[in-house]
Amino acid sequence: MAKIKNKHNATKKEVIVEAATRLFRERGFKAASMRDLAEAVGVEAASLYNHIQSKEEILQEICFKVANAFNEQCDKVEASELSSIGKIESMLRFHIRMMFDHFDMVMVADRDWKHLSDPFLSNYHEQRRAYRKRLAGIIERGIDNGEVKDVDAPTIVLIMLHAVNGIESWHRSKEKIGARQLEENMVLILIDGLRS
Amino acid sequence: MAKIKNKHNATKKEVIVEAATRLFRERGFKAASMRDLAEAVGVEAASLYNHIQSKEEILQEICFKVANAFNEQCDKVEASELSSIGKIESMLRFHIRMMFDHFDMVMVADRDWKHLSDPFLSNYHEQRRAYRKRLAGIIERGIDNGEVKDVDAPTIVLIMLHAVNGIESWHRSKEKIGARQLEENMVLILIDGLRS
DNA sequence: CTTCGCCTAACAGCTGTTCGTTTGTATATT
DNA sequence: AATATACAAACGAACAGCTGTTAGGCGAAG
Repeated sequence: MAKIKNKHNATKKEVIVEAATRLFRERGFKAASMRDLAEAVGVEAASLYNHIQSKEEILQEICFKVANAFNEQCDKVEASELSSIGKIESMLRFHIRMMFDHFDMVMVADRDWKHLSDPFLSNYHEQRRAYRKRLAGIIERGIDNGEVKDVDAPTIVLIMLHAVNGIESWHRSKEKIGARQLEENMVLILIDGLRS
Repeated sequence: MAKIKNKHNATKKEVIVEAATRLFRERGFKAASMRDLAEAVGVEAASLYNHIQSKEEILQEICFKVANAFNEQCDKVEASELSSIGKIESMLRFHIRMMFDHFDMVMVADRDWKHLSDPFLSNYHEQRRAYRKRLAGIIERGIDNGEVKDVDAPTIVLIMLHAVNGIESWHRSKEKIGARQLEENMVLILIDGLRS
């Protein structure tokens, strides 16, 4: 009987979700099968169901873990004493670091959340909307006090959030510059273009 | 017998590809079934195969149509007499307009090209790589002649290409600014952050 | 009368998931 | 120390449903 290898005292469910996260990122949620996942974990497909309830439950776990991380960071930054530009830069850096440190998780949540089904789908959708509104709020306060160029705030949010996804391509390319350097470049371009 | 509706003298294959483009964008290539597509076209699934050879052929059509459009525009811009910044801005505007005018097509190509299979997969992959290298080349020439801030050129390409994808979110929320205005805002932020 | 395009029926293979059973291991009892 | 008990976790087989695709027939258009 093949047992799920359980390194660094993680729940077996956590091991499954971790493997699923990589698999979902590589092939997409819909294209990755439970039998693929089982093989990646070293077990038969049926055995997975001793630890999880459904394929979608895994996706839920991934999506809301990511959503919570961003919301919590937003709480901290909003409560901080930073300038408006400082707050924006801080959130930008957090997004970049999340892409570095939890690449698969963030990509799956961002690309495959639409495959959630309905209490969770609308919940996630709403959280997404609310999060972007919070970011836009920070920017608008920056515009009001003259720190930030007078540009449509929601547009800035869109640019920032999606620009960070470029790290995906960086993640694959071979001739990469360092992570730290990439972060500085991104901040330089995006934040400098914002200053008034 | 339900016939494929053939408005403005388009090939029936073109009608199918057009419907598929929208469907693939909404649900994702893998999740959209041939029976879904057939229903969208108003026909039975088997009948589609009188006009197309396979599901993947549709995806190929979409992906390479988009790739060609960008390559051709890049030809024009490279051959033009614009300044480096002018060339970059011109390409950026083209990307933005493509997102407005051929939203579904561009999104599908960008998100689902990985589901191509192998002569086409490597071909597309290589074209993508080459295209980004061309853009990076334009930017590097701008850095050399002092027009552009000295930042890693491939990073700028990543930011620009992905930032434009933000239009997806704009596309859904209808309570927003006009297309023209969005374009100007994007150009303002991205290009102004680039000038040295 | 031929050709085209649609239909129904069916295919083999894969999908997520459930079932009942067997195995392995940790603990309690002799 | 050996044995019995209990429970978690693995398994193979099977499910109903969906996947892309093919075959063959039938009606309409040229």
